[in-house]
Amino acid sequence: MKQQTKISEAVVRRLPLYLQALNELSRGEVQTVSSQALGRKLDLNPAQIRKDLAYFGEFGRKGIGYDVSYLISKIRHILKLDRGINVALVGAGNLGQALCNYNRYSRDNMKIVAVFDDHPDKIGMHINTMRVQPMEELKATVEALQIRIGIITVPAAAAQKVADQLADAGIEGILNFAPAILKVPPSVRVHHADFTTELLSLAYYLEKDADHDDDKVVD
Amino acid sequence: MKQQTKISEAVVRRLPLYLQALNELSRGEVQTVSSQALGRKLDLNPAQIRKDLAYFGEFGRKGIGYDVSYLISKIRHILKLDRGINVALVGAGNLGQALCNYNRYSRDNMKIVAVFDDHPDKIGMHINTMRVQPMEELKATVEALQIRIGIITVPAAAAQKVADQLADAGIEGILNFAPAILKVPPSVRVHHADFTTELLSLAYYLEKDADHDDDKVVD
DNA sequence: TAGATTGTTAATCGATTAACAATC
DNA sequence: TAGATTGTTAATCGATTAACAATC
Repeated sequence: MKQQTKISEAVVRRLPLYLQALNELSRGEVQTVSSQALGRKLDLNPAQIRKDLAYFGEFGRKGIGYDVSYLISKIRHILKLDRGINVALVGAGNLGQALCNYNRYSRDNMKIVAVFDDHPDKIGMHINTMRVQPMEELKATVEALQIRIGIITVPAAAAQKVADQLADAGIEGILNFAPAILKVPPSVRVHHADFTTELLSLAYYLEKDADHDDDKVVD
Repeated sequence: MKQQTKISEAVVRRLPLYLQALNELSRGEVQTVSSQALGRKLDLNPAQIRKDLAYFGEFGRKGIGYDVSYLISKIRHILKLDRGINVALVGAGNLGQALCNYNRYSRDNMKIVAVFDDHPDKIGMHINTMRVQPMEELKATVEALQIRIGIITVPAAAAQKVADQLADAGIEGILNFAPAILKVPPSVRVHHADFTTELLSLAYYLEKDADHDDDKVVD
């Protein structure tokens, strides 16, 4: 067991990717996978995959590769997904509702168990089996349900206030969908999930001219 | 004008961030901003900001800083957002509908102008003013509306097929929300927007024990 | 003029990839 | 045994940060 060396964020962010690919292989009844095969699947360098995994232990067998189920269980453990993790979502708008319904995370032991909103129109509404609660109930609910992660899907202008409230309620991590940089105490980790960044940067790579027929102009 | 040197992805991905912060400053009637002030706002090193911008030209004034409106117009130009860019969305589920409604991009000259789905239940449905169209109409609509970017919000299992169809229709960029690695021709650029990665990696940084009272156990 | 801040070069830091002995 | 593949060290590559002359 190493764990001493501080693991870089880049490595940690690849772990869920590995998990994803491995889950797929597992569903396909694949027993064993090499770093090369996994790399092909994920468009990643095999040496990088081996190195990433080696930070956490010796999970493979020389000449053979990695046992799929075993590696899944190891990565789940590393990501602390071997216990269920409860999540609260703040902001019951379109995006928030979509995330609540979209429950792909539950397979990975993460579950949105409470939804909050400030707006009277939203409070009391039902999403799945959850009742949208007012922000005043945040702290008590976080404590009662042992919620550890918060998702922010409110407009940018409200995001900082919500982050403060989540931090105050004792949340340990925030996934922020609002296009805003949040200031939080060091005990709280923030991950950014604002896809407008990805969408706008995509535009950079478009061909120069809006008109496709750049190099074959006729008239 | 440089542009010769290939700009790294990391740089390009920061441009929308700059744009975001600058737009905010602009709304606050701020005329001028220094790399230091911008860095504080975005939690970025000022030298990095200056270097990033310098790849594209000399936009600042020594001793003064950057003119906010001027820099906005420059970055918008670099990102090719000075012309409108039409976007198609495929997958009219919860997430897809949310993205259609959430029209924050239109401010940045990007607009979802068509929605597609394969499922009979969805086809013909209305989201905003858009009618959900069957996939058979994809190619014709992409050409008619000069759509250049596609957003994928279908389940992972269907994502590759949709990517193939988008590529075939002549799309230049894809924003993929499905947890799947897409294989596309080199003419198409794919950006990944699967937030489950961000959510799961957040778990890694939680305190070891699910029980908060780690260091103050009583019973 | 003095203070501030850019654009840019050089120094540092970190991450990715190649290579290979160990071994299944 | 021969072939495959790991774990790990060394080499490479690239990105970030520091420093500073130029100049508003």
